[in-house]
Amino acid sequence: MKKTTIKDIAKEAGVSVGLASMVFNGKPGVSQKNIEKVMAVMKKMNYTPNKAAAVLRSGVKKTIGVITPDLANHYFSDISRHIENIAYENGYTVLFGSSDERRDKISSLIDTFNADGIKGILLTPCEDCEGDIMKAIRYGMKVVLMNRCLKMENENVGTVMLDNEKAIRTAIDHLIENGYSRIEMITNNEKLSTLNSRMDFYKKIMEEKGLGKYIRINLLKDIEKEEEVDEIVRLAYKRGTEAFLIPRGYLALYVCKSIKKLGLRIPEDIAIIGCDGGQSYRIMTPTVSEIRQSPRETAEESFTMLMNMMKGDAPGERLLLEPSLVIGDSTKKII
Amino acid sequence: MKKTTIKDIAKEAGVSVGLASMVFNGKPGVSQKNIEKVMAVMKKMNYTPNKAAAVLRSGVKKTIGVITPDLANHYFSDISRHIENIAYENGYTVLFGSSDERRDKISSLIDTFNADGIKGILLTPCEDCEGDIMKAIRYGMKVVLMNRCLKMENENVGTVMLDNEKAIRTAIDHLIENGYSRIEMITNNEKLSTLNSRMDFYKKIMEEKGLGKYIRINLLKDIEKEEEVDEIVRLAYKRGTEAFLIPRGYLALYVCKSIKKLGLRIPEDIAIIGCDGGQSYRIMTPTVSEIRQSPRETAEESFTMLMNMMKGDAPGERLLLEPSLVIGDSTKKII
DNA sequence: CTGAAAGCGCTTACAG
DNA sequence: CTGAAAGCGCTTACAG
Repeated sequence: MKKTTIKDIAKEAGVSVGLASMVFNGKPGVSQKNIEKVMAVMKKMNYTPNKAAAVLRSGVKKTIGVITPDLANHYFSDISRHIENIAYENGYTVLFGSSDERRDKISSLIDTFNADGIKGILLTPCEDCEGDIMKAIRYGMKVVLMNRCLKMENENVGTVMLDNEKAIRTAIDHLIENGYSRIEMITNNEKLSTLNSRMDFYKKIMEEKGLGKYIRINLLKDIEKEEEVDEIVRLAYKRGTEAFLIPRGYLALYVCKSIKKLGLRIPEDIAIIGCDGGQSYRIMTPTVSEIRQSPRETAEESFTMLMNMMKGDAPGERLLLEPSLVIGDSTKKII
Repeated sequence: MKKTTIKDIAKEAGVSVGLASMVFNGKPGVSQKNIEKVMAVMKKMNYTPNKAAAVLRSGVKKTIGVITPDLANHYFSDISRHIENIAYENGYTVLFGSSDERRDKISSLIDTFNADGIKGILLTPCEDCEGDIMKAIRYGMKVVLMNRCLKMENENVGTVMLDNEKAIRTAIDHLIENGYSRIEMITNNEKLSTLNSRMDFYKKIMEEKGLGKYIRINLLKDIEKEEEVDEIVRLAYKRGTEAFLIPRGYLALYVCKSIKKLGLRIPEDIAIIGCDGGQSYRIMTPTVSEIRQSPRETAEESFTMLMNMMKGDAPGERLLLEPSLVIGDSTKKII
């Protein structure tokens, strides 16, 4: 079966191909009579414009690229799903890619997207990938950074991330309110902007609250080593630590496991508050309290900002999202 | 910045554009010298071919569509991630879409994919979507069904799914071996091919083992209602049930919660074996045993089958995957 | 083994 | 408000 082209439609409708094209694309300045005529023929012949040709000619593609560290990670698949929803609603298709926190993957994904004619990207950057973002800019792309920021200023780059200061403050306030003051942090030493700023704010806010003497950040070297977590928990309990603030989602799960393994109770012996654990926190016993950056909000705000940058030519902004506190049993007040 | 084109590469390398094109596409009959020359220039100028132009001219698009019920579901995001990996390795890009188990979404996703010129789809079907698959076939697409089958025979449709009989047999054997024989099933009443066949095999195999008198399938009406699960567990325990076989991944998590809520122990009071829980089963206390359909294998086999159908013109096959048993603490032998 | 040229199906200035 | 024509960047016969 030969494919129907715009020529066939134009001939059948008795108009020029240019006119037909304008009708498909809803351009202004076409008489109502012609619109109807063309649309009727289009429907009758079951015609769908060849996108490849349109893209090639116009250079405009209603497709965006999304890069997260890992599509299989529940937090990022959550965001991805929301992006998918919004994009389809707006007539956009989405290309997803995972970076595994590696610059080379981000770089090659940007090349792939570029070859595909993509002009807008939503991306969770990894460490030191400023140069790769600049490459995207050179390709003429607009970029919105999700969840993490980068040390760069460019009007073609926007950022949508959590207000980390407010997030950490909310967590500490909540703990103090429920009677915990000897609050330590457990994290690993990936050099992510989010982690760094959360560590800084933890220190700052603990000082502010007059809890400076309890400040302690337990740095995990190898996240895979259960024994390392066990050891940190054991020593912390011994020195009288009352609560752990854990700025990495899955890490809180491991800490829970270690606490239970040591025969200790949550929160009676040690309380826990994590970040962005979602469903996984809710199925734990006890359920885990958390500070949350809404995946839906992240997706919506990022997409909207990207659209404004691509279509309205707005400069990229820096948007801080409000954290939300989800209270579980792991930080219950002990009477 | 003006985009680099094949012309620039050809000029820089001192060859014709046709020759350059042949090099990019690995066509035979180009001298080694020229291959190297062109590749070097290509790398130097950081060139990526414009896909829209290639697609337009050749009519061949290296993009496939993937439809799962929900990208945010950990099992499907796992599969999606593996598909992403394999596809990129093979020079394919992937468009993802979620169906929410709804026919209309599958149907409109197929239309979207069609307008994008996609000729191959990997899809986890929902109930009664045979007609939508047929539409895809009419568009000239090849389809591989993942995880679930459909009541249809068509050479353009392949299926990659778990060997459910073997899976259920493995689960029951494992339970019996560890001393559990009063085995009941808990599931919900979605009309999915997978669930139906798992229920049938549960009955069949229990009979085979001479355990027919213990057969009981507890059907959940509303998965959201915790009380319903609580009640099922309570009654089952009362009547002496020793183990639950749960053919839906997340459901096992709820059952665990109910068991704990009733003050019972796993597996001492009631053992549990689930399906495809992955990470979520591993962070539970106790860890949950499971029967698993490998997401990686599913992704690889589906992709390979689709490629064979699209390129080699092979007919769609029906491939049954081997289940694997992951032993956790929830089915430990009680001494 | 290599090069010059046609053309894929659109969109978009441009002229009327 | 409408039509004829150029050209987006490739791939692919075709001639040499």
